[in-house]
Amino acid sequence: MKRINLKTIGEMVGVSASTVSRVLNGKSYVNEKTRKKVLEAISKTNYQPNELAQSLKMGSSTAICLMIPSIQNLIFAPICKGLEKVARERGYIVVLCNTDEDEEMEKIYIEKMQSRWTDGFVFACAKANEENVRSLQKTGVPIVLVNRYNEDDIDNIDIVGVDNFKATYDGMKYLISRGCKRIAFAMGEQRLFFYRERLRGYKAALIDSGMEYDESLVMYEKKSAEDFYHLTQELIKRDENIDAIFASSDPKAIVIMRALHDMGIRIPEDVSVLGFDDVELSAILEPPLSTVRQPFYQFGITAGNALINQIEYKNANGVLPPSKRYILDHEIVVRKSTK
Amino acid sequence: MKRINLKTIGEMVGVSASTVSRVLNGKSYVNEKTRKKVLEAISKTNYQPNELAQSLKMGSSTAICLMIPSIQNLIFAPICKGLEKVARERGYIVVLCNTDEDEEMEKIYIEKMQSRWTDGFVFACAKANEENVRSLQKTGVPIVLVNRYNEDDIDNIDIVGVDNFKATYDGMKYLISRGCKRIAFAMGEQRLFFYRERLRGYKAALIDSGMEYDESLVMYEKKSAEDFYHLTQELIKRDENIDAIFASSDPKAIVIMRALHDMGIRIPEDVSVLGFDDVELSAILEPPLSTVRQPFYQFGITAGNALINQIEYKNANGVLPPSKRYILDHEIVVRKSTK
DNA sequence: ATGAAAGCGCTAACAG
DNA sequence: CTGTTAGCGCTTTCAT
Repeated sequence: MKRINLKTIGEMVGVSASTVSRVLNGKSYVNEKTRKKVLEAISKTNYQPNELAQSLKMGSSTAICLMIPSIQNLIFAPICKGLEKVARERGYIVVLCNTDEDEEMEKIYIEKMQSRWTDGFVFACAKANEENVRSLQKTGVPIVLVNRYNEDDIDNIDIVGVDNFKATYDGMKYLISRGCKRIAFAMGEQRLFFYRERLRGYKAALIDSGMEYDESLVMYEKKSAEDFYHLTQELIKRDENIDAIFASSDPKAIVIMRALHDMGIRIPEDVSVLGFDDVELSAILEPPLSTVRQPFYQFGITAGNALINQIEYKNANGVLPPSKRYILDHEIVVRKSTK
Repeated sequence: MKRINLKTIGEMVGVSASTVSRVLNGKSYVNEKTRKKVLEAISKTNYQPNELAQSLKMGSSTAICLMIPSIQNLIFAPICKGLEKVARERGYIVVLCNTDEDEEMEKIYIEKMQSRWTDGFVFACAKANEENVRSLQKTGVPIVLVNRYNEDDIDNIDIVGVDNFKATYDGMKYLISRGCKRIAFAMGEQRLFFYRERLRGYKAALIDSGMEYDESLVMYEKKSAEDFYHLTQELIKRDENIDAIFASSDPKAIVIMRALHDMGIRIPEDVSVLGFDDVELSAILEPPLSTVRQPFYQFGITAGNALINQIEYKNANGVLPPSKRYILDHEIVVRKSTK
C-alpha cells in the first residue's frame, strides 16, 4: 500500500509539494484556483500530513509528557484527564509515564522523552526528589510542577496547587466552629512540602483560636496510610477527650474511619473526621467524608494551559517566559463525617 | 545550544555518521578500535539518538495508543498501569487518549495517532461502537481490544478479558451455596457484550440450580449507576423475599448498598450484595464488598504483550499474525457483604 | 571495515 | 504566486 504524501497530492493536481504545503498551513498566498484543487485532492484522498516529519523538521513534537508516580493514585486520574483535555484541544498529545516513585525510572523516562523532542513536561516528582527536574530545567524545556513542589520552586518554575497552609487553616477553623475542642492531626510524609504546610496550618489555626498545640495529638505516618489504623486506636485509648481527627489526606481519613468504626466509636457523634483532597470515592464512604477539596481536574486544565503557554511563548520568542504560580481555590466540603 | 547528532559524534572520532550508526545498532561489523572510540564519545557526550528521525526513517514510531472512555473510570487505571509497564519494558511509550464515550472524538484521535505512525492501538471502544476499530483494522495496524468487545470480534481481533458468562455463573453458584434463595440482578447497558454475557450467566446458574428465572428480579440501568438507588428501593418494597442482589459491576453495587443502607436494611444479614470487578475501592466500603474479581492490571500487561507481539511479528513478516484471545481467570473475592 | 549518497515527509529560504 | 533546493537526523544500500 503506497503511502500518500505531499508530493502525491501535488502530482494529482499538477503542482509541487511546497504549494500543497503552503495551502495546508496557510501562511503564504496561493492562487485561489489551485488552492481549491489542492483542497479537493486532499479531502478526496483523506490525506493527513505526517506529524513525525513535521516534528523532525520543526524541532518540536507537539507531544507533552505527564510524569507521575502512579495513575492508580486517585488524585492523578483527574489531573491526567484535565491535562489531556486541554492538550487535545490545543493540538498536543500526552504521553503518560508512571515512575512508581522511582527516581531512576523517572530519569530513564526523561531521557527517552527528550530523544523524542518532547515539548514539555508536567511533573509530580518521584519521592518529591527534584534533582531530575533540576537538571532537565537546565536544558530550557518547559516544565510545570503539579501538586508536589518545594519552597524553592515557587519563584523558579511554574507550579499549580492549592494554598495548603490556608486550606488546612480553614479546615481547622471549620472544625472549631462546629464545637470541636481536642483535634488530632494525621500527618503525611515530611519530605512532601505540602504536608509540612498542612501541619503548619494546623498549628497556626490552633494558636490563633486560643487553643494549645499539643505535640501528642499529631500522628506521623511511618510507611503507609495503613499505619493510621493502629495510630488512631492507640491515640484514642490514650486520650479519650479527642473529638475530631483531621487527616492530611483522604486515604488516611478512610483508614482512620475504619479504625474508629472497628472500636465502636461513632462518626461524627463521638469523633468527627475531616479529610483533605476530595478524591472520587470520598462521597461514597459510610458516612460520606467531609473534606477539604482540591480541584484536581482543574489542576490538570491549569497545568496543561500553563505548559502550552510556555511552549508557545518559547516558540515565538526563543526563551521561556517568567515563571508563574497558579494557586487554585480550595473548598470545605461538608458531608456527614463531621458534626 | 548546538544539537548533537550522529555526525557530531563521527567528527569527534574521525569517522562518518554511518559508522556511528552501525556501532549503535550493532547489526554490522565495525573495527573493534573505532568501535571503542565511538562508544567513548557517545558516553562522554551523553548522546541519545533522535527517535523522531529513527521513526521517520523506519516507518514506525515505537509508540502505542491507549484509547479508553476515561482514565477516571476505576477499571481503566490499573489497565493503563499494566500496559504502560510492559510498553516501557519493551521500548515503547504509551499515548493516552480519553474519548469520553464519544465516537467522533475517538475518530479524530485515531487519525491524529495515525499521522504519527503509531505502531498499535489498544481499545476499549467508545459506546462499545466498533465502527472506528473496524475501519482502522483495514489499514493493517495491530489492535487489541480490552474488556469491551463483541461476539464477532472473537475470531478476528485480539481480545483480552474474562469469561463473563462463567464468572457470573460462578458468582451465582457462590450466592446459592450460601443459602440465598431469591437473587436479584442489576444489569448494565445492553449494548455492552460483557453485560449481556453476565445476564446470560445469571439465568443459566438459576436454571442449573433448579431455581426459576423471574424477569421481575432483574433491574435495568437507564442512564447511570445512580438509577439503581430507586430501582433497588422499589424492588425491595415490591418483593420482600429478596435475600441477595448481584450487581453486574462494583459501582452499581455501591449504589445498591447505599440504597439498602438508607432503608435500614442490613447487609449481609437481610440482603447479601455481590459485586463484579473488584475495583480499588471495593475493599474499603462499609461493609467491604464481596465481588467477582477481574484482574485489570493483568489485562493491561496482557494487552501490552499481545499488541507488541503483533507489532514485532508484523515488522518481521510484513503481515499480522493470526488473532488470539486472552481469557484471564476471574476470582470470587469474599468479603463482608455476603453471608 | 567504512564512506558516500539517497530518502523517510515535511518546511522554508531563495529564485524567478 | 510557485517551483527548486536544502536540510531536520537517521538507516541502509552501494561502492570501495
